[in-house]
Amino acid sequence: MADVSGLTIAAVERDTGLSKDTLRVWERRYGFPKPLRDPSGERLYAADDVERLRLIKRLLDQGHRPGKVVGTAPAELLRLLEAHTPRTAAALPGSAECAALIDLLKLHRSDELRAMLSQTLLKFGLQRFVAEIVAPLNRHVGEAWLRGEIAVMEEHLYTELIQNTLRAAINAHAARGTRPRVLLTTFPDEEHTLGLLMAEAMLVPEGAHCISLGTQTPLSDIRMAAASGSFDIVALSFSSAYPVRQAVDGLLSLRDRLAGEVGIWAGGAGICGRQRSLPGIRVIAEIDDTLAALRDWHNAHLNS
Amino acid sequence: MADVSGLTIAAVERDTGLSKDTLRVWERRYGFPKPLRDPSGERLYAADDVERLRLIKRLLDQGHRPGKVVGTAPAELLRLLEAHTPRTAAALPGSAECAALIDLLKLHRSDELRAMLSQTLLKFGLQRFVAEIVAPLNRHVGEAWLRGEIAVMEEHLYTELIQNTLRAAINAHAARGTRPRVLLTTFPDEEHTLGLLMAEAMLVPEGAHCISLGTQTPLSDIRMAAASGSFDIVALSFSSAYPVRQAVDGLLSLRDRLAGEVGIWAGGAGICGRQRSLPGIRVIAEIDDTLAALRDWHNAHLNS
DNA sequence: GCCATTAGTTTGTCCAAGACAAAGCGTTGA
DNA sequence: TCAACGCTTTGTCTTGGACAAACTAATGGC
Repeated sequence: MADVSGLTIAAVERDTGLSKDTLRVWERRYGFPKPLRDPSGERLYAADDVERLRLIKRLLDQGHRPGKVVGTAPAELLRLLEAHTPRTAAALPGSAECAALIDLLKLHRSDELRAMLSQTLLKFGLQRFVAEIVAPLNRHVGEAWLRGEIAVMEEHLYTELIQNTLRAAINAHAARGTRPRVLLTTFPDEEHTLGLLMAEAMLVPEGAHCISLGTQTPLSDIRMAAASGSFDIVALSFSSAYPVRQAVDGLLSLRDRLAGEVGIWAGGAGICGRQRSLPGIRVIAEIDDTLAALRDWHNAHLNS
Repeated sequence: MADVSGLTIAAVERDTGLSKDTLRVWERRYGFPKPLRDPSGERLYAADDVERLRLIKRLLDQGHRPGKVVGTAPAELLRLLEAHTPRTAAALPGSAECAALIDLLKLHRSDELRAMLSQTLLKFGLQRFVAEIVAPLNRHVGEAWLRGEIAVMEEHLYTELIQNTLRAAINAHAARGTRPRVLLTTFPDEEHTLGLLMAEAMLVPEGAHCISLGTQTPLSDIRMAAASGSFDIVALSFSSAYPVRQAVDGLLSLRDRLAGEVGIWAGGAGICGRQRSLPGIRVIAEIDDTLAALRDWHNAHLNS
């Protein structure tokens, strides 16, 4: 069955994180992507092209320059990706569990998957579960998805089951009145919720008092919430799909409008390595760093 | 303190949720907002205008039309917001708990709110908790939000806490190999997850074997998932914000492409009352009807 | 009286090409 | 080693026109 209809430019923006303006200017400058047009002249992107755009996005995030990679054939792109990721499939503590979980996911054995997640959580404890199981799993699933080894259904199922597991664990805690008070959320257009839940799962066992607003809170509401709730820290999460520029702008603007004694933490693949351009903001490069950041906060507030 | 610098159009988009295109076309058509320009001709929006835009956005969400409210003075806008009529508060079972929960929400007592949700869940049982507490609460929160009585933060917090509670309850069940096998998800552009969780929470205690893909699964992937997983039922949820036309089209298209023995259930405010135009699809008008639908399915499959 | 069509209006998104600022890169000089 | 400079790349903003999708209002059965 030939899929006659392609994706609109808005859909591609949503799926790749590349702005409409960027997509149009790339077409003009580099000749790619060159979408078909519908009867009224609007762009229709082929699924293959979107796939390739995702590869390109990946390379840009790794530091490649658009002029070099937009317009390069997919095979070469893959080679570049491989070249840059001498990822150690090393024997990390939970890599056996990881592999087993991925296998279950690909077989759609959702019952066993859920059971094994719960079991692994009990075995490792919440924090190590997040750092040593969920974080690597996220990476694996994300990469497998880029390589087309994982279907949409599997990716959705994965997110859903992890979410159930983490939320159940978080909900079981009942910290009260402890410090610091942490407000967790994401900016608008950032709908990935897993990073947020992972952060919360790292913080809650330490006695931090977390209040999560879920995803997509407008900037002004974040400001209002932070001010009204006497929070010590506002924590934001950014996935790799989130436009870096937008993230940095938003964070600086938030830093500007928020009282100085309120800390701002920013984490996730979409913001990692940007500490330089974010004065007054604590960038959390890896999920483990959450604990380091928390320790720093405690050290800085021993007297109070 | 004269604020020389205004907000860029990108910042306003982030803060208000109105797209750059929309902001420019409003300026052209209605003469508002009329931002200053920086030396290179780029728009700089005044803080007051952004505030007014946020008011306008609220009114649009209530159903007002742009032509009527963009260009109207702030005082008049506030009057319109006030004028929005409050609904009746009927005395249903569990309404005492509802009121108490709403009060806690407005006070931002998130700890107590979570505790009371867990407690109420235990008292009522999962199914009655969903039907008699969560469903009315949803309605109340939704209406209060339209009236401006509830801040964005409170609405987000509410969704987040309910989600934690429901997912913890769902995750605690461990049904295996039972029937029917139900696939739950929503169409793309439908990001409301609560309806889906409520349905799952109604079904799981009955021994139904639920697999949820979360929100926003493309139609073709729903079809593939349904076919590959030997499901008995595909359940879709539609919030009131979802365009009816799109829902009906999508459902009929899905019905067309799916094997006849696979049932399709459609529920939520966005689709209720449309049974007539949806042959071959079970429309679930109220959350309680989920159980009736399940009973019907069992009756029709006694022999197998 | 109640739906279903149809026609008319409103409204958001898309397009084009040009312009330019911000960021990256490379060179020079202290 | 690092600061300052110019050159190149790259993403965002601009304008005005166009049009499809959504909404409203009017019309025509049953």
